[in-house]
Amino acid sequence: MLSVHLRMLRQRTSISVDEQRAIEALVSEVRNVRADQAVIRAGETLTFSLLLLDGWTARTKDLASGDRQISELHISGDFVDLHGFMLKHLDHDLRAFTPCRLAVVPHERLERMLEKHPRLARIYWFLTNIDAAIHREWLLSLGQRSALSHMAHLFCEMCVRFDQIGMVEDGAYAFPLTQREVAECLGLTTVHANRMVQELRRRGLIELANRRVKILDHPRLEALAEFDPRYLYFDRREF
Amino acid sequence: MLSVHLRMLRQRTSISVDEQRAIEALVSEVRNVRADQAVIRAGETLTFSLLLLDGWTARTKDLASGDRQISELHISGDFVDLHGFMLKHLDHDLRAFTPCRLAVVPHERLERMLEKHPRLARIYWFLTNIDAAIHREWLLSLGQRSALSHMAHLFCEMCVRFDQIGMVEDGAYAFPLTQREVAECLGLTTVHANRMVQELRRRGLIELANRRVKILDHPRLEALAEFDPRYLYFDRREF
DNA sequence: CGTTTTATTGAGAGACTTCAAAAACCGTGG
DNA sequence: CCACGGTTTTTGAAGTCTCTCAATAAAACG
Repeated sequence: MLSVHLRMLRQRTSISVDEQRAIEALVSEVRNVRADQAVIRAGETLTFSLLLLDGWTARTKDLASGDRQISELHISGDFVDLHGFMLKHLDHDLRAFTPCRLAVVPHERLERMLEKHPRLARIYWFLTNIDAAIHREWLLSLGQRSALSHMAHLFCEMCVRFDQIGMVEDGAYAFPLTQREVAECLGLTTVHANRMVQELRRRGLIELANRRVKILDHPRLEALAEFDPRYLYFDRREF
Repeated sequence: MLSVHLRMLRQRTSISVDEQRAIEALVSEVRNVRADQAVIRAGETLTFSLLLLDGWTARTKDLASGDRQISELHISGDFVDLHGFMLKHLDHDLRAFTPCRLAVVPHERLERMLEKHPRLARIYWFLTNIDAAIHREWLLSLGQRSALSHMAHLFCEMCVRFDQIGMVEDGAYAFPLTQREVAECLGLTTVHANRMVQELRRRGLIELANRRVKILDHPRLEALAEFDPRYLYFDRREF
């Protein structure tokens, strides 16, 4: 059940059988949610964290006008609201963009597990730092990259992240977001996001159809995006 | 020496004398840096973390063009690169905007301290989550707020944060950033940032001069910014 | 197949940028 | 105390990226 999550961890460091058992014992139940639903709402008191087994979720924040900003996208294997473990309520909503399977991890179990496995505590702390690093890269994108470069960057990021869990085939991966949702990631209007998609197509950089992207020219796309994956900290290491 | 940091922590939760001693024992030395210097560069291997005793620093990321984005501002008492403790190198630069005094905390000491004081471990993990929460609010600002509202938001955020450490007098606090640096926070050009400053002045919302801001009309400034301080998680609680 | 959602197109408007230069401010040295 | 060079703030005008509004086409869904 946690195979993708474990694979993700094992890309970064070694996980012993003992540790693996401890992680597997965290899950109290599995919850299914439909697409376009709020999984967790800002402010809600949290007594458990969620680990995404399957599907796409995102962190979203809204303005009074209804304008929405997506601050991070999550894919299978991501421990989506580890933040809630420390914060006890979130400053943002967690929304499902596709039908999702989520593992429920009671904070109590997480606490006991971290006491027994301080090394895992560090790894999970580390993972929350990765979220912050992703946020910073998105800040750079929103503040300084052009719309086109920013969109290119998004496709690059998701590509490496999917690649990490072995879900890129021939440069292509599942991409179920609508252009409206892409626009909400990039701080653009739907109309302009659409024009940027077309421009990336016109330049022969990507194909986007049937809820799938294919990157046709990695080097040029990455150059356009000024993409440097080091902010994802994929280098293997000890904890 | 760590009085501001301890005051910050004690706003959020109780810190025992024992814990206070453990925190104070972290510091191996104090380092002084001049204004406009890089304190830590992206990629540098880190064996210590820095705690800002006095001054202003910021996290910055640059594009090849030289365009710079500031992703977070730090004030006295902030544990500025706790992230580096887990990440071992940063994805961004840490720059001093004023002359700064920084406490050096070797990772070794931090590790031993966290083993002995698991409660402090949680508090510091929590603090890195706060950084992420601030990043998310800035993402919302960059993506969805107008330049004017965004700038108003920045002044609101710094006001509450300074207030937490008792450094707001009569609605006014130290604000040593140049308009260029403000522009780098907001993803704007200096020219436009200047026009927004003037607009805030014209509306009677702020005074900005001599490296100090004074907020003249909190309610209207916060309304303009749609400022809701909950993302800073200032509510007191147990760990 | 009709209904709803998503993608696409066009035209005009506006927020923010660019370039360029002037004015004000600041620290230093005479 | 004033002169001076450098930085920061301010102003103007023209340009552009992105938005708004509005409508059509295409795809998804029951």
